[in-house]
Amino acid sequence: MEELLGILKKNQLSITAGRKKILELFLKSPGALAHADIEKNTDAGFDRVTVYRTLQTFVEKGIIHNIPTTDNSILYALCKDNCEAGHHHDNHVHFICDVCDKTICMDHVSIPEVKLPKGFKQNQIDLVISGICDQCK
Amino acid sequence: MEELLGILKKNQLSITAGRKKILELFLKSPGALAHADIEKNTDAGFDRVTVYRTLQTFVEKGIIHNIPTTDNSILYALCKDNCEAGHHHDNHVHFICDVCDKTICMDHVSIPEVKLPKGFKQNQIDLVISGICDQCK
DNA sequence: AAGTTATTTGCAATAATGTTGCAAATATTA
DNA sequence: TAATATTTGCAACATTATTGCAAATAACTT
Repeated sequence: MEELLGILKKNQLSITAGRKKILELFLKSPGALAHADIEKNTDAGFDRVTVYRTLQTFVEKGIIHNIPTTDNSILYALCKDNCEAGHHHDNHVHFICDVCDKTICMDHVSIPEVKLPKGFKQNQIDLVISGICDQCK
Repeated sequence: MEELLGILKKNQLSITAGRKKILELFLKSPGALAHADIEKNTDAGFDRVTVYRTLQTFVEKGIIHNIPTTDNSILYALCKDNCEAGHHHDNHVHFICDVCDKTICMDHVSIPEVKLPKGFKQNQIDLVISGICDQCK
């Protein structure tokens, strides 16, 4: 709770019930969350629009980042690597389980360096592995 | 054209105008295509539903695979690495340009091996780098 | 080549997801 | 506590995706 408020304050965000609730969800969630998860879990009653806007704000501030997926959903996860607004550099691997469909941030598996051809400038890098997780095997 | 029919036949798919057109699009496209691109370029007149279903079929057969994105779109690209139905293993890097928004398959930049924790089994791996491409810099 | 069967397509309806403007409510500032 | 700035919820709308079913088309058989 302490941490929660700290994050919001550090990013100059007004402290509102919605932001607290959603951020709390991220803090206590082991993996990544889809928009749908968030709506479900905050069913206490926030408007869909509020969820959209809150997520957007969090991404802009660098509190969360989104993880690429191959279906047409967006996954969000807390930035644990000192991201700054507008400059994410979250360099751990994400694992999506084909069975339970959970997304796990593998904080300890980092992404190897990749050499790009001349002329290409790297901003963000995402490594997503899908397969079967240790729970489902 | 030869190649096109070969691909369809090899996968035991009926040869239809829609499938030919869409597959042709992939064959002559340098990078990945979003659903929207496909609808736009086949404006000759296919139903949206047909496009959805065709893409789904192609993915199932291992003709194309989808590339993860951080916005909520799905990108599709030809499988160039001998994918089989139900088992994609496309191991090159994808680059998404933040400026022109194009996705480029970096066929010559392969994804390094990644060691997963015990109990995790890898199926598909996707490495997506975003930044500025050589055209836009 | 024509008829039969199996597959695919398009339409229509429906669902799910994302966006915008604006007034009311809430948070911050002074 | 009042004034100001920000955020929320509602409503309407836009976009994107899914499903059932009849008509159209492709593949198969003889």
